Amino acid sequence: MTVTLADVAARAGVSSATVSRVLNGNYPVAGSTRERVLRAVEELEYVVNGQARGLAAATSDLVGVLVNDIADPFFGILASAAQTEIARGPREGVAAGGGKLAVVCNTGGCPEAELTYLTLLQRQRAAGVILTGGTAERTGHTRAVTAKLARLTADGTRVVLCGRPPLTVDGGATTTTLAFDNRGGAQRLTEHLLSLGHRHIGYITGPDDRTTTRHRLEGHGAALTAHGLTADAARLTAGGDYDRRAGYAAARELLDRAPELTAIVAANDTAALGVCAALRERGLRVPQDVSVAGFDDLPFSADAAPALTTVRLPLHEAGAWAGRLVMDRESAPPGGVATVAAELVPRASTAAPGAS
Amino acid sequence: MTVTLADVAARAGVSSATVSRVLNGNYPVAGSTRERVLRAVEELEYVVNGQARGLAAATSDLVGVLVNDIADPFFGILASAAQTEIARGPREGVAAGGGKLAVVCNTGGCPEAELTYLTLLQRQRAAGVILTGGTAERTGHTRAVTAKLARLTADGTRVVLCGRPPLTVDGGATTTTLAFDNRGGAQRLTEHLLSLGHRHIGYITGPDDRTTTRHRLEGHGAALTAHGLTADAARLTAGGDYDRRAGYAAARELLDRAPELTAIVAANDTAALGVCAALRERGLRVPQDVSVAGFDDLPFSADAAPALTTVRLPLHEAGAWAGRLVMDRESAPPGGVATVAAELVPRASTAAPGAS
DNA sequence: CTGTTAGCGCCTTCAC
DNA sequence: GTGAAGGCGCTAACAG
Repeated sequence: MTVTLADVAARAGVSSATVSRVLNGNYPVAGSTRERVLRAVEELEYVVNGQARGLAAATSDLVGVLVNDIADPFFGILASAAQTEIARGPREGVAAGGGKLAVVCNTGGCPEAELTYLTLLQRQRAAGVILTGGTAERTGHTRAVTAKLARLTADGTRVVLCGRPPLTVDGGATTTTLAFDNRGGAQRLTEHLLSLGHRHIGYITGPDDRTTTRHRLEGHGAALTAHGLTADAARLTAGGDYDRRAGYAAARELLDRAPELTAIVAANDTAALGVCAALRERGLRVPQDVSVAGFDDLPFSADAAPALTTVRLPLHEAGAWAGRLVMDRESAPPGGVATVAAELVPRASTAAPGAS
Repeated sequence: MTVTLADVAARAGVSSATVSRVLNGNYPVAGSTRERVLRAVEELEYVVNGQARGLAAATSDLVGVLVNDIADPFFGILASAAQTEIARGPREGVAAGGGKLAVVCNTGGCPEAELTYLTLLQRQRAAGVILTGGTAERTGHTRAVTAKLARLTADGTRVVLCGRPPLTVDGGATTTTLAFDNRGGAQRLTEHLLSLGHRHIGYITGPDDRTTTRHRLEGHGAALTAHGLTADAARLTAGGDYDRRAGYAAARELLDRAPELTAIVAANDTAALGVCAALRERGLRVPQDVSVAGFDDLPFSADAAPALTTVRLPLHEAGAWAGRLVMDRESAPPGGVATVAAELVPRASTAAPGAS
């Protein structure tokens, strides 16, 4: 039924080893035989069996890319950029077939799913794995992931972290990591609001136990502390999530609890949109009555009405970088860890309080 | 280095065949031996080699999901839903390990990339493939894809189309397809505008040669024709793409070319946001001065200001359905083809022309 | 430059 | 119920 190397070899009148050499091109083969082999491949529509090749050569064409939410453009952009680099391969373009197959796995932010996918990838002896976005901060889970990644690394799988803090595998070795400056970005954002004159600033967090959530909240807190505004912080903070509905619900809660607030910072842009919706519903204008800010600078943020003040993370660049790192096309940053800068992007959704 | 079946067998004091049987559970094994084997697996942290298993059993843990743009929530939602079903497996949950690994491949809407990924998947002897979204309408490409899919099917790979028209493989056989009613949805949308009293309706298309683009445009045209409004159609149509920038640019072009228009329909929601931006920039209010409508009903559309009138496609449901179909957990619809309904969702961005 | 010979790690008949 | 043996399709020494 299926055409094998041997079939091609028979048709070309050579040994299967020769066919293999032609196909992999890492061994000298006479021009004429090469021609004949390629012709046979054409005629038979032969396609290598990746599993057999992988088994024999102890390699794999797969690279895993784990994301928390594939429907969220934050991860979409990251994954898209990484995949392009992975498909590009060592040199040539996708068409050349030199690249690998990026497997985008959607964990849904669920720690168990994260581990399960890692095991699935381990089974396939994946060439590499990129873990993107924040991860759950539970000792059990962290330990399990660390162990799994150590195992993968030991088995030759390249591991890259992108958008989460570095993980120290036992012995002090560190996984290659592109950390995002969530803390610094959040701090600058809140400072921006403080400098505009806001003193009652609400904050809507991301999901619990997530590194990203914690870091952004810490940055916010640091800015407040620097201005001696910690007292009220807890009352002005509402638990949320990274989606619009959560932003909407948390904003309503915050408005009920602290009607005096003049600004709301959301853990990301998507939630910020929900905040805007809640404000509109209450007849509050942005930014005249309440300023709103997000985080990430996703494409739609510039187009929101009013345009959203946010913190820009160079997601495309970071994803591409992670892709090159996992493909070993670029050497790891010194110490294995690089921090991706987060840049404040002031737009129309923030203004001085009471400004009309 | 790596632990193999033989290692487990040795440790458990049984043959490798027995270990295999325990692991696959499709063969009677004594309770006590089973226990011993499982313990050995635990202690050795054994993980099956998917490649070897696949080679020996002529199966695969991979299912491909091709998308045009992974950074676009349209595909993100589709892929996410499909992946969940695929990971779920025949019965159990992801954790049970019964499911397969969904490989989300980003073609970027590029026909060559589509073929390349299909070949890559073919190499891995993928268990199934889901092709989502519109595809390029060029005879060469259609033929190539048809041939490739026929080949995959012949090799036992399950193929499902989701969001694109059915493909007739030679002999009249048809690939399992979930087609979206783009034409009908677009028609109802434009009829909605017509019934509000609009007579000068601009249209911004998606990328050229894409089935989705053509169908939506045809639906729009059909509605106009029914009202005898075809004359001006060409002048009121601008070429675009499925992103915001394209919507923005095309809207500006349209406004210059036909200042009399009172409504603009964009090929999808994302482009519609760009349209809104262009209108705001020109000091035109939505919907008082110009009505705007999109397509897809992506999550952010309900939250836009004003909330976007659009056509809802049940993306999550469709993706999940495709996932179950590719996993053979549900039988194909009669004739192999089902049409997913598109429902008009009137919101605040459309109103009667001149309404204040 | 090319053919021959072993496996890679697992599943699967076939005997026991 | 369990073991032994052969082979899945390919690559990688090893000879020539």
